Amino acid sequence: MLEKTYQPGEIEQRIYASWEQSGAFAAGDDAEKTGKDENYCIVIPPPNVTGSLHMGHALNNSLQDVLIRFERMRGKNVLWQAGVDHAGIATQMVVERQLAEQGLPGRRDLGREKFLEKVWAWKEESGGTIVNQLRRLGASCDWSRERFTMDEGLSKAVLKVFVELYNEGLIYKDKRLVNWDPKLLTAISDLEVEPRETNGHMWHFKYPIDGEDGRFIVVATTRPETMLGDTGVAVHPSDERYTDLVGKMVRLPLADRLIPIVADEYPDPEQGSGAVKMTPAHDFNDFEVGRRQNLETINIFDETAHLNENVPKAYQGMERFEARKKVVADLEALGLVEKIEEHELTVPYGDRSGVVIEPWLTDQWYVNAEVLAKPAIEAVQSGKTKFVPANWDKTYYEWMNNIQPWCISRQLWWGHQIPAWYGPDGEVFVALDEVAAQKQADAHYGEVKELTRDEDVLDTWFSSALWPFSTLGWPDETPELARYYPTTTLSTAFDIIFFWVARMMMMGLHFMKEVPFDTVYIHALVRDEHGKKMSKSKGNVVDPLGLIDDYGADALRFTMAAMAAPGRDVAMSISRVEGYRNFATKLWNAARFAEMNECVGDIEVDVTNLDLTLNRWIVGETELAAREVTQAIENYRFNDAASALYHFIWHTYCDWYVELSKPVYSSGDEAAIGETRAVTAWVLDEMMKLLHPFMPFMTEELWQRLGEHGRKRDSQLIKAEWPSLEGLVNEGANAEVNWLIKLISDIRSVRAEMNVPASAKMPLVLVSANEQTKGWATSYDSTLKHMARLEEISFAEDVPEGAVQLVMGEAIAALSLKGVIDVDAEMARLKKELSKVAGEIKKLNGKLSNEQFLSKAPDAVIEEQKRRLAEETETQGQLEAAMARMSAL
RNA sequence: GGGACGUUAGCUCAGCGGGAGAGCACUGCCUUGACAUGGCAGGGGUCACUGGUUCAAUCCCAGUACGUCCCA
Repeated sequence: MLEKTYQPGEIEQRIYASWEQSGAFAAGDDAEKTGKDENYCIVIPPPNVTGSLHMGHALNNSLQDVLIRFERMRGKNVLWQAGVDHAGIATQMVVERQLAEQGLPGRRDLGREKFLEKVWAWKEESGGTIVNQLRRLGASCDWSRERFTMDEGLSKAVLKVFVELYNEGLIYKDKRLVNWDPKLLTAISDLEVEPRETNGHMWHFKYPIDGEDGRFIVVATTRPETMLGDTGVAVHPSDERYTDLVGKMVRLPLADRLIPIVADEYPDPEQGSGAVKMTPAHDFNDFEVGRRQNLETINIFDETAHLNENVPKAYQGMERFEARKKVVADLEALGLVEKIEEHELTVPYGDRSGVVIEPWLTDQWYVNAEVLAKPAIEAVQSGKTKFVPANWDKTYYEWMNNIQPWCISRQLWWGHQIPAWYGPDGEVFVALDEVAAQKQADAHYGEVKELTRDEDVLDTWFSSALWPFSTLGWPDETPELARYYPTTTLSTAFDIIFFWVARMMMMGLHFMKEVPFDTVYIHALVRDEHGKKMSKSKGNVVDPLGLIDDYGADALRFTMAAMAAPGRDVAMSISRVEGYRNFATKLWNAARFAEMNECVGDIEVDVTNLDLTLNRWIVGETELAAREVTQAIENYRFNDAASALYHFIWHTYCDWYVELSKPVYSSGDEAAIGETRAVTAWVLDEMMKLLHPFMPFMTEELWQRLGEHGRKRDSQLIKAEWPSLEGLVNEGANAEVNWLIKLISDIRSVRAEMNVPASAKMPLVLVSANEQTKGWATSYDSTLKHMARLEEISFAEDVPEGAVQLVMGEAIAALSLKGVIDVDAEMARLKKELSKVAGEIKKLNGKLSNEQFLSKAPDAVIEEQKRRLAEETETQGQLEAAMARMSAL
């Protein structure tokens, strides 16, 4: 016997273990069984090894698991490729912080080798956290194939890609400005920079013109400290205010250097004074101008953003913001500050370190992304890869068309060390390993010279860009690679389109000559219940694991699916999770009802050939629900699938089918009881299959528990065949049951409105009913009595006095409420209904008497309007008659 | 500055050319042998605004207002 409520905590772990034990997640398992040869593959967006499960993971992995379980049940050859990302900076920071907390020597004291040992040790110990959290969510990844971006195979792929791109000239070394993180002491990519709106100042400085005493040119800046590195002042060539100054020199205050005034298109004459100071070593725009105008580049910062030896002694060694204060103060003292304005500006911060990023001139490795982007753009244009929702392709094009060189080197230790070796003269040798590099060097130098390896490692996204093929075995030609590449679907958030999707497209097309996936499904961002972004500082972060503890993984998953409407963010509210937990309980209890009524066990039933209308109706409804759910999942309409399931299970099956079937069990009609038991069990089984991708734990548990009583299950539910139902919809049965439902609902409404106590039973008289209606009323006699709380049902040609009259098509359902009835209230009720009907009739008549409508609207629409008009007119007549009788009282 | 998206019930959101929907919240009644994590009934909306297209507009188009996000 099932317990009264579903207890997820006890069950989830056991069920998950049983799936792992049976090998249900293993790639290709089902295809061997079914003989089908259609592949379906998703590579998981590898979570950071340092990570723990947050709402974004919960959403994305719930949806992926829905797809995977669905396709697995459909018998496809399914692989959900699992794995974890090494997350260069994040992981190195975690371990460094730990060393500091434990009072151990820092990274640099420890040395590279020892430090990396520590990181690996940490990874072995804590790196599996998120993977186990994914298990709690119910994710059915093939864990036997779990990969790590730093494991041997993937590292081999990384080296090969680097060497090949280098040899093709698509990877090169360059001295450029990078986004330098002065806390983490590494370059970071544009994407890792987080621009923040900040209230700052605009300082206007007067720079003296050399040789023209008392004449100044005014420049404005938001970063006064950089003036120590100024190597020019630029004005627009068309700016007549400065025409005579172009070519002259400015004596740079404080630094006491002469710098030229140049004409360049960059300055905007409308902005400020129209003259701009140029610091090519510390500003991206100035760098470009500097290149064009042959300005000097003077680097004034060291790697920690302290002023270096290129500035006057007084400033050397100062921290950048201290230096700013001193520069302003010193210029003020010289009377060279014209004005200071409040100014809102965007300041770049490192998304990992949280400190202000410094544009800094360094040698770094770059990928020529522009070349790789071309085929990647074409692949989306030609539809080889589709975005869902489709409008995300605009975001993709936008970025791809303006793509910048991708800086791939990072001044870290944790990651794939760049396979580049340098000779004593700085000559570079790029090779798969040191031996090969040495060979190249020997050939180059004609003698053996000692090489030193590049210290830097690659951006983490460099290795994750290879994920769709490196995890399948590339560069080896494995059966998995042949079978599953290109993968089918990639599911991710929009903010990762640039970081990851675009780069996978580029690398996939370059090395595999095919797109990495057919479809990119972009899911929404999970926000709090008021649509605000979740953040630790706001304190509105919801922990998915807490929700799993409180409501069960199934409730959380169903919530995620129900809220995953395409193109919208997800407002996460706990009351929704609670609601779907209640939904799970509802189904659990429906199963409990089935169990109590022996609707389980050794029953075979041919659902295409049933006697009871009720049963013919529900199997038809099941078919419709199955179709709706199937189509919705196929189209990534997870919310539609969820609401179809919710509505069918709760409002169709529980509210009506189960309730309408109760009188059957007490009817004594063994044949009817037998059929109803069988159909109840059958529908329950179909519902569990349809719901399984969304609520895998509870449905699996029910599947097994209900299977204990009779006919053994052929398999676990996870491996059951997805319903494909046809030919079960029966219009006649639908008409009959819909009539029954309407009659019961109408009677209940009237009872509630008239304040008839639930315990009071009353007689029902069906007036001027036709033979069909009479037949229905007779066959559902006990059902009607039970569900509408009726005493007796009879037929008559006249409406009894003092009765409430309900219009049921051609007939009037009259409820005798002698003494109870409030004539005025009843008249008001009828009047209200009549005016509603009259309004409808007016609208329909208006349409149907419109020549334009009749000539231009499609026939089906016209027919529909005519049918509705006839229906409403009949109701109108009935209501008018009812009112006439009432007013005669 | 460039781009994307949104505005529908108190809240969170579906729907998107021909009858305004869901969940939660709210109101009333009900412990009826599956379920009070429940049942039954109910109230609640000029579908942001202004024009246009159409026989027909919440839905398509244009503009306005407000809001959110991305890129510079």
